[in-house]
Amino acid sequence: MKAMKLGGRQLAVIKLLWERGEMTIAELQGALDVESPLAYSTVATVLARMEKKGLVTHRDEDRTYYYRAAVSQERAGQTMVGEFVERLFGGKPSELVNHLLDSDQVDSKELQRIKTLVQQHEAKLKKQEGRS
Amino acid sequence: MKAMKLGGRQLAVIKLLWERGEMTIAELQGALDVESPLAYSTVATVLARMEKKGLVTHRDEDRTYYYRAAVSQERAGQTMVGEFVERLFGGKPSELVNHLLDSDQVDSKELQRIKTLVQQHEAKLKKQEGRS
DNA sequence: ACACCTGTTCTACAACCTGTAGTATTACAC
DNA sequence: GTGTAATACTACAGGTTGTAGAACAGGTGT
Repeated sequence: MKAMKLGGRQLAVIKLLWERGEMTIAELQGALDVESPLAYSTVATVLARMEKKGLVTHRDEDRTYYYRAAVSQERAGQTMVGEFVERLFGGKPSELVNHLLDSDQVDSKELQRIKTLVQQHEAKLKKQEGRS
Repeated sequence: MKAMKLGGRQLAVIKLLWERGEMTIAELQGALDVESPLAYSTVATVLARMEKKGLVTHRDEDRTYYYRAAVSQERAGQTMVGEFVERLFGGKPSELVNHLLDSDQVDSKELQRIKTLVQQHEAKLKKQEGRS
């Protein structure tokens, strides 16, 4: 998977698809920017571009396209985080975490979650070592 | 500080400045792309643009500009990580960490570092709570 | 057959960012 | 006042996004 670069609109689209599974262009149009609505063709263009990049797919049912995400939220997250770490921190995840913790976005609740995640991962790594 | 978006070249420049402190255009030119050298004016343009964005500054000594980073590596890292978390994970750092850990970039050594960082941060938060 | 929906496709365009560099200008040295 | 070194100005191509108008296709009702 190559450089996954998403603009705000595309991100909004794929988040909706992750959340709702499958949507028509019209449904997406309705869900995006309820305040200042987008043209139908605008949404269609965004989707076509995303499909060219392999981010979404569609199936054709009675001349109506149903789009869904072609990459899972998990995979996409991993890929983007991976690229980010590589690009900014020379591939050192701990550097990312270091800056993350200093970024004032981590309250004690989030910290607890992070701690748990780290412990789980530790356990997982241990098990893998044991198996190898 | 607004959206800090850096291309590869600009990132290379600021990394050099972080590393070496202060450099002239010619020095930067020498340090960048040793294989296929850039034109002097190319480097100058990159720096001018970065200066307009507030990423670097220069001082003029005898008609020669000495550039240096205007944002610390720490601040820049925090800002970019912060934007990234906001944009992708709705401001939930633990989601970032979750995907990070699953991205196969975290070996046990990195994991240890991360664990330490988390513990340190925990201690810091505790102290703050105590003070408030 | 024809007009009308509805949904999709094609094409276009502006805004922006990046990378790259040629050329002009300035200022000092001799 | 001519050369030299440095910067400033201008330009341009290539890429991504966001946005949408206009054309096109396939049914439906009359």
